[in-house]
Amino acid sequence: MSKELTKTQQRILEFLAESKAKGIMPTLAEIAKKFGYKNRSTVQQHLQAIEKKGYIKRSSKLSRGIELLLEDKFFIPQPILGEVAAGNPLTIYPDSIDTIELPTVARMPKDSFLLRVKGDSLKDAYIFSGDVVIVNPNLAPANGKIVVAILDDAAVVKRFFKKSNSIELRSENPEYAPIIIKKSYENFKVVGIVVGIYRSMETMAG
Amino acid sequence: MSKELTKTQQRILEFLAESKAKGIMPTLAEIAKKFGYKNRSTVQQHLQAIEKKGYIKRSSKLSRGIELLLEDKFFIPQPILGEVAAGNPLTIYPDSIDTIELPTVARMPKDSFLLRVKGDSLKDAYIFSGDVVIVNPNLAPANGKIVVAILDDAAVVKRFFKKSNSIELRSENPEYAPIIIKKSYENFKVVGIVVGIYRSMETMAG
DNA sequence: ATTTATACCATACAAATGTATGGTATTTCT
DNA sequence: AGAAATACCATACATTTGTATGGTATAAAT
Repeated sequence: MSKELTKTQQRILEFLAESKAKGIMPTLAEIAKKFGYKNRSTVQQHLQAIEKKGYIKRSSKLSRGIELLLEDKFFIPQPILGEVAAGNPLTIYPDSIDTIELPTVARMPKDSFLLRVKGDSLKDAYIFSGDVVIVNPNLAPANGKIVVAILDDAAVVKRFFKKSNSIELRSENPEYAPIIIKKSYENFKVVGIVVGIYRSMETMAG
Repeated sequence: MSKELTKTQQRILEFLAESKAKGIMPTLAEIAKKFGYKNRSTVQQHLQAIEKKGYIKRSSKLSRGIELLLEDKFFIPQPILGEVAAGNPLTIYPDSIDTIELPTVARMPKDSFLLRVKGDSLKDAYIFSGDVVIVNPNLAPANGKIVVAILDDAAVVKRFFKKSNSIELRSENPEYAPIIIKKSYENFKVVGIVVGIYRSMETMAG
């Protein structure tokens, strides 16, 4: 018996990984429904095969009790909603443009999303081109926080400063001039604040 | 009805957060067992109260279907196993020395652990003092990879290079001289390789 | 003083869940 | 050609699960 998964087994395993990303493992019935099986026995047999090959571990009689082993290979692809410029505005794409394999360590606060940063205007804040920022749309912007904002249908990531009659978005890098938005200006909206950054080393030189 | 949780409700909610960190939400029966209740109705009533106050959401009839709302307030503290020097060796402490509040459920790739980096010898590799590196002990070191190694009971994080008769650990920062370990030397061990870095913005200036 | 919220208990029930057994058809390996 | 693995199906069973109803006792609020 090899350790190679069949295509069906792979598809099921992928579904398990997706489910894990969502935070709840499926029951046999849910897996069956997903793949159109008419009963749970079929799923049971597939799971037994996958377990035999060492990819998952099941706890007897425990509902939703499938554990993923070899998790290194199962980093969960998370959609990146767009690219965001640290220097000059870039478009946020309506659909995801890419996925990143985010280790479960850096899973995101509820409703948060990922953006990949382009440009180096925040390099003095230790954020670099290629880094993925985790953006929480539920937090209010405070002075000095790094925020993602939409300005004229494009997006920027900058430090946020509220003035009496305007809002100022500054880069750390002095080459980029601060953006000043008057309070009356309507095509401006703070999308969320950057709560963390993640960088995978896999893609880096080495 | 206030939004304040009673002590019992708080304890249950904490248990839910812990369970989520472990990756599997409990059933009513499991909660009952944990708290010594003799039936599930008691748990059901507590959960209804907690839900009414807006802390969780339950999906009707879905097993293990409790969702945590307001997750920002339930960041799970993860132990940091030690500090690791990018410049000069620092001790890895046997117990965790600190915790980091990772966003939401902070499950790590299997067997991986976190280390907080001190020192700036890797700043040209964009790793800074205070960053948390995710270390995977199951991957083999390859040339150029950033690894965590134990050298004479202390730990360093450096770039790894294998030579014919020695191993070289280099910093990006030229101020720090490379460390050269002869193959015969015994007090040296590569602990794992750095697969990612995570940085929380919460603790930064702003 | 009376209502309300809290914190448990017992019992009951339909549906869901994991498991087991036995079957058919096709593909792959030897 | 025969054996083994794969990919499904049907049916059955004991437990588990979420839910519902009704009860007791105590503390807090009005």
